Amino acid sequence: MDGKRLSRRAGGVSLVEVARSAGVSPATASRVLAKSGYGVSDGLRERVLAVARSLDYVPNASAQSLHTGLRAIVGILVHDMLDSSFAEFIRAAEEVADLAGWLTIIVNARRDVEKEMRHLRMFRSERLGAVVLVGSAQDDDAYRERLLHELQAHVRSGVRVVLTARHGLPFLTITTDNESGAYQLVRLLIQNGHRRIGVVAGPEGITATRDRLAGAERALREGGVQLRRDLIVYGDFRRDSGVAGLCTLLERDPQLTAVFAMNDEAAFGVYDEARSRGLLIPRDLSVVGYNDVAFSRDVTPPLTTVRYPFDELARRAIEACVADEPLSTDEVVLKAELRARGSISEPKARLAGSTTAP
Amino acid sequence: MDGKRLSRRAGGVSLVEVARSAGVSPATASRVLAKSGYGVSDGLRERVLAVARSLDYVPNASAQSLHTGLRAIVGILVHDMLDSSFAEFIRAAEEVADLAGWLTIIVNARRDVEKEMRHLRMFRSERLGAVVLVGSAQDDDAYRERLLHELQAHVRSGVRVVLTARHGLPFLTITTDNESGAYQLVRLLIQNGHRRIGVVAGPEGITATRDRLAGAERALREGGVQLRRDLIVYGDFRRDSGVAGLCTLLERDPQLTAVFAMNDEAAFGVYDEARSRGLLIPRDLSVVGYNDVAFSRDVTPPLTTVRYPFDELARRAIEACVADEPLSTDEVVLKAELRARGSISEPKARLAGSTTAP
DNA sequence: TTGTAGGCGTTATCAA
DNA sequence: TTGATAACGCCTACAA
Repeated sequence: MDGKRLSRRAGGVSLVEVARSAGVSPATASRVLAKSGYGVSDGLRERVLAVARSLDYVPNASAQSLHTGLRAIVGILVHDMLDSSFAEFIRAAEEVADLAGWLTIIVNARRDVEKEMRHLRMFRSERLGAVVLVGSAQDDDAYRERLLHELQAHVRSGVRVVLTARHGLPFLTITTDNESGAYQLVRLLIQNGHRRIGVVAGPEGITATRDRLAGAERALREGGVQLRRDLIVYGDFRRDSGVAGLCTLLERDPQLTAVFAMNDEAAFGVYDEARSRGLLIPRDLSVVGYNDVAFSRDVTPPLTTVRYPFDELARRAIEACVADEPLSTDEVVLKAELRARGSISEPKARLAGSTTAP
Repeated sequence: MDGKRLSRRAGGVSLVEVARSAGVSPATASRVLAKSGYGVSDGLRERVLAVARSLDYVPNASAQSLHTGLRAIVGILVHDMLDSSFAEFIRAAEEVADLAGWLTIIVNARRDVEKEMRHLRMFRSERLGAVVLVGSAQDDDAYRERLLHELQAHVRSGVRVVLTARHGLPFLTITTDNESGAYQLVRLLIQNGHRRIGVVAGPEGITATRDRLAGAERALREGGVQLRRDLIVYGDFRRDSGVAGLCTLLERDPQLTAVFAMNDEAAFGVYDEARSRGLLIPRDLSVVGYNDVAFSRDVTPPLTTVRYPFDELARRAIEACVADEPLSTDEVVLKAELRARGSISEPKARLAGSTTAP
């Protein structure tokens, strides 16, 4: 909230000036320029339009919105932009919004609760018509309470609120089945005979991490494998978490045969670290990721992962924002689809110390 | 421009209501709430603040901006969002803007000139304080003329305009040296002994494509190689252009030994198509890309490319937008840095027809 | 069909 | 220090 020296008395031609130039009243000019000219004679309409064009008149949206109340703008609050997949979300979101004549404002909370709250108040101040929260939810009651309070204020002012992560709050929530996605991946590993499976998890304390962990645990349990807490390494969804994660995991269990990375980028880090240790994927190490980013098909071997439908999520969320009907507070859960590729094979006993590059 | 049934008479508590509740005049309330309360007695200030808090008052930014003139919002007009690299730009842009207390509005023109113009007028209508054009410029005089006209209207209203591609227009332009980047890549190919080099170019008629082509041509000329027009295939910067591009190129010259793809994603397409033809990179085909996206290190072999500093571009552009000094109309050219990796080797004679998959 | 007048929420000016 | 009052640019009853 700054905007210090923004040239005062700037901005373009006003409606009054157009009206004056055209020799009509502001009301008439408004009628012509706002709606498609209801109740104005052809002659005057033409004259006003001509003048407006020649003066390059553009209506002042702020002034308009003083009447309208809420603006046709959806505020997108991203919990953390570091994952490249958010781009997919934004692109789709902007597209749907634009189709409906809405604008999109995007802000990044960088996992900072205070900043998140500040942004939400700013959205309220801007009288945005809708708010979408993107990305993982903090699994924390105090936080949930504050968020609930703030979002209720939005709803009271008529703002439409959509969540795309399980916050456990009474607003329309569109999400994907993280539990099932993780379950499918780990089950596949188990079906291939893996028993010593490490997990490069996301940040501790967010619902996505917790849900995927739950899915992994279910698959392990079904396979008669005990979940080993020491084989879970928490990270930040960045590529480097995968690098560091694999190091830690191999320290804790040199006989590890598979790694479940909770996002593709971390999986790429695992690939990298495996390569530099001379471990061949999938022969020496099976790896699965999560999200199915475009590039997961381009690594060698192509990464087995689960499709996280960012684009559909975005489409649905924005469609809900710009729709006419009132919002429900349902939870819509999109399916998590397995993308089986080449990064899994059956485990082989590995000689400790066989770290020569191929 | 729609926003049909946005709940009229919505939005929160107004300043007048706060004032009334606190038993002061709107003027006093404004003094307390707007600035940090200059010229108001402590007692009143406390009272107003308390009431504002309890009523959860949030100022109406539209009403404020009716006075301010321009808003502390930078409009980012992306020429085409398909390239994943725009995400890098947006992230950095949002970060710098946020630091300065500005918001960012992002729209996508999808290479549609009309849409671009509509968006720019919308920006003007929103009284945005700054506009940044991101992505390639159409190399077309009629277009340039329209854009010039529109952007001049912005400047006249005090809006700050920054371009991040060579439009050849008198506004601050921050760009990277496409000519030199392409030159370095192709020179490297030539130094490795390549003579039959295909180009998977970007869209015809944008300056980035033209400049990179010029750089490639210079390197070829220096190497005593004639540029063959039939070895240039125009694409759309998508992965598929690389797939289709390699097919076409090999049709036109089965003895091709190297490909210069004008962005990394297209290069990944080339990788894919090469793989399915049983061509091993770099043994059978050398490949270079452009941009240095994060994943270019993760493909096998790692891609030789040129760093396109999207983040620095964004930082510089937004810093210029939120700065205090008036803008120059300079052209700032960032260096293009070669990232030599493993996707180049010396050419080997290839048997025509050895297209069995491995 | 056209114009006048009032209001939207805020800030700035000018008196008190 | 405080409070009327007049903008800001637009829209919309209501009146002509």
